[in-house]
Amino acid sequence: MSSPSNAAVIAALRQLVAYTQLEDGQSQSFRTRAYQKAIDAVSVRSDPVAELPLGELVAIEGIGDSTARKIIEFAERGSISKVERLKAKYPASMLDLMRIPGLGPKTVLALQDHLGVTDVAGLREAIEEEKLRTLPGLGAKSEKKIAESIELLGIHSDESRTPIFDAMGIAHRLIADLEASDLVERIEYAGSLRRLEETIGDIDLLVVSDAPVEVIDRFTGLPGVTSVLGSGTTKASVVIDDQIQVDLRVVDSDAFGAAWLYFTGSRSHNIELRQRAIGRGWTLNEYALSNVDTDETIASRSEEDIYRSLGLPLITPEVREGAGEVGAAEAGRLPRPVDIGDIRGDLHVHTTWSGDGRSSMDDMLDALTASGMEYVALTDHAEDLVMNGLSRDQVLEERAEIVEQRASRPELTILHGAELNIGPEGGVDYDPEFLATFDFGVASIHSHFDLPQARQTDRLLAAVANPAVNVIGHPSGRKIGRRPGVVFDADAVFEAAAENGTAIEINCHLQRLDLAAPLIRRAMDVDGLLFAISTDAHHTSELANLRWGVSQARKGWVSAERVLNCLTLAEFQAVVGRKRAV
DNA sequence: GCCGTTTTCGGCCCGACTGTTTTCAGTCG
Repeated sequence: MSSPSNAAVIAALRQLVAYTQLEDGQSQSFRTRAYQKAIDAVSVRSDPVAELPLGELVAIEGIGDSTARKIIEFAERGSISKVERLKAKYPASMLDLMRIPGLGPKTVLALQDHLGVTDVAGLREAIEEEKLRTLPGLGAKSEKKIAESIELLGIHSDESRTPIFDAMGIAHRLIADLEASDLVERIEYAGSLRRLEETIGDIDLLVVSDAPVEVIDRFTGLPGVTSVLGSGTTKASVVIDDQIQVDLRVVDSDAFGAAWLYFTGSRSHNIELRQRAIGRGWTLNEYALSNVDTDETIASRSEEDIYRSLGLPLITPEVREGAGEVGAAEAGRLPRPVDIGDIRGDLHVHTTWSGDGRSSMDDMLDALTASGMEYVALTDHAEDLVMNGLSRDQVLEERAEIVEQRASRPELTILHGAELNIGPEGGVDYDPEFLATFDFGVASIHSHFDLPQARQTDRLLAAVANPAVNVIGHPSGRKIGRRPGVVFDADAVFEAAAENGTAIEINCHLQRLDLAAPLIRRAMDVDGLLFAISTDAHHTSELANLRWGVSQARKGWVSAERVLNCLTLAEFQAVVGRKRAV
């Protein structure tokens, strides 16, 4: 029997957390926080922790003897005995009750103890009969509020996290609407969106304004607001499009750095920073880093000031996961994150030569030049992609257009590439002689997503070794929230890619962000492996997606030295040439 | 439950909001 995936281990630990919250009667007991920390630790690992022996599990920061044994128990028996015991004590439906906003473990336990209510149906009944207000600490107002919260249950369920592509679109729409008002001095998003998590629970917006009440008014009245959860003089929460909660806070410009740091999180990263502050006799909250005794502010204006005061370099938001980044930063082991200004070329760009391309070659090249690119690989689809790919004749016609474009664009080096299709056995389009006439090749999986792992690995290994292939495009083929990626032996593919001089793409599209960040970190451990941060743009407007790919690379702790398209033109051409000469 | 330039025992992040409990408990982020 194969061992459970990290996702399965995390799901089991989440159950452990939920039941332990009930058992302990508090959501933040030291025990549940310890389990939660273990979840955080597992979630940033790409190797299956269920295969590790006790000694190696305990060596992971945040996992101690007790949790390690529970993971092993889960790997061996498929369940955790503590969870089984608690399941017998508390019906699973009580966990549903805890998801209702406003209902925590204390209240859910009181429902069971005093009213015998253990599920949502029973709770509705108790509200109808006005029994909730008889519980200690609850009154008529709480009863009404809980009744309203039940209707929001869908929005707060675990399954309701929104893919980042959709959430980012909503956030930018709201930001544009608020900026149009002239009330807003500055507006930024924070939270998991800023950390570039793949799915978003709610959107956090931070505003600097002299007129907070007017900003809140405008916010709660924006188009798309389907429900106002609460609103005061400095903060408000709404639901947008019946889909996602958005929290907005108005803060002082003097405290903006502290607020942005605080609301960006992650929770565990913040806790590490606060512990660090305490060690220096200071305290850190959303207003400032300040001296506990004198109340004097040490830093608050910018995140950089606060990190510096804590003896740390600015830690880029994408890595603030509480996954060892604070320690690494202190030890100088956190690589200088790749910056959008480091990118010199785009190595995966489509034009209208592709059936699904929407901008002409001329427009694409104009836009690339305007954005300061020094080189580009035009990679229209190849013939095996029947609907959108180019026949050999079309390839030659496109090449003629490229030759013309080169003559009028000395500032931009244009490579004629192709996005090849990796077949089920690892073969690609055209034939070796014709392939050799291209300057560059990206090879991607566009079909056969459901082959078993060994065959996926084999087809990727074949593509990696192909001399016409310089980059493996969107390696897993996933679409976040829509389609899982193919499963392959990542170590084998990364090792082979490093040996063959084949780069691994970090696809910039927010629906892809492929490789996933944990796999990027794993690939960073393979010496000599290079990444390509590429937009895969099908329209000039998508060239701006570059920032998301850079952000994703940062999340994987990538520095510019490891990025093929951060190399100077001469270095880049040397790497590409070496591969194609094989 | 985890962890150690405070500690193998005794600590463990911080504040706002809400409702109801006249001084605080529960929930949330």
